[in-house]
Amino acid sequence: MNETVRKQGDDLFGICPYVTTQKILQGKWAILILYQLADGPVRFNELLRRIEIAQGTLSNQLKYLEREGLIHRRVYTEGTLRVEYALTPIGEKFRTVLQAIEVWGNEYISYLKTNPVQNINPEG
Amino acid sequence: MNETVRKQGDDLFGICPYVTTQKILQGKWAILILYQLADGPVRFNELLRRIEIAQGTLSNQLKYLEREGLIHRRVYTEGTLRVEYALTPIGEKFRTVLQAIEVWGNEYISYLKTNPVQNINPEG
DNA sequence: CGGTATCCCGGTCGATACTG
DNA sequence: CAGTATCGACCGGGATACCG
Repeated sequence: MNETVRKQGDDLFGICPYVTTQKILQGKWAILILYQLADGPVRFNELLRRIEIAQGTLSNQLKYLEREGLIHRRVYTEGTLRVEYALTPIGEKFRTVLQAIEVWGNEYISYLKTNPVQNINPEG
Repeated sequence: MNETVRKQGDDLFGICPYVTTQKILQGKWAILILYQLADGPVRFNELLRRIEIAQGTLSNQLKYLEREGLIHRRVYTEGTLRVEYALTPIGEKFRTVLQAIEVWGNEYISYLKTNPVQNINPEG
């Protein structure tokens, strides 16, 4: 890869894999939503139940992820209205990252237990 | 009035690997900084050169990552002042995630070339 | 060289209310 | 059920200036 990152990262979107991925994961809920969809389609209110998140925020994140091509939205109109979100092919490929995150995250959680985060309170 | 304000999802930090990792990666520059350190220690101004980032922002991110235990800071006082940042053991383990991100990021970049992002105008 | 301190802006997120 | 609309708080991050 290029060693010199030139500008505010944004111009490297679509060029540098790290900057590009960072942009996708920037939202507070992106990882969690993608993880929830990793095992199959999930409906809007089901996501709302599983993740503690404001409705508007969820709606925004879903629209964003859909626009970026990672998830897609399918509406079923038979009977009661039903909307399901699922991973797209490129979204499914993201599972590799999710798995790496899960593994490292658990290692880090173990690490935290033996290495408590340093106190922030300013002791005199 | 020193009530601890817990934001949504914070209660899963240290429990859910996804929430935990998300918190670490939240900063705009975290992934890029960790990537820069993946091949060995780097000095402050060298980071500043490689990533175009405001000095204060870099300083903050480095302090944050240090506090979270992913990187450590070593000061050399012989001759001119020199400060090197490097991955800690738990930080080194993060390379797995970085590799997954690189692979997926490149796949996603390829995807973008054949599937231009629909720039839905922000309903302005 | 390797930082702090400060100010300010814009975006994100959350709460609430409303809609088809 | 599955959203939209609106508003406001918070804070990350950029610019700039200064410090040891």
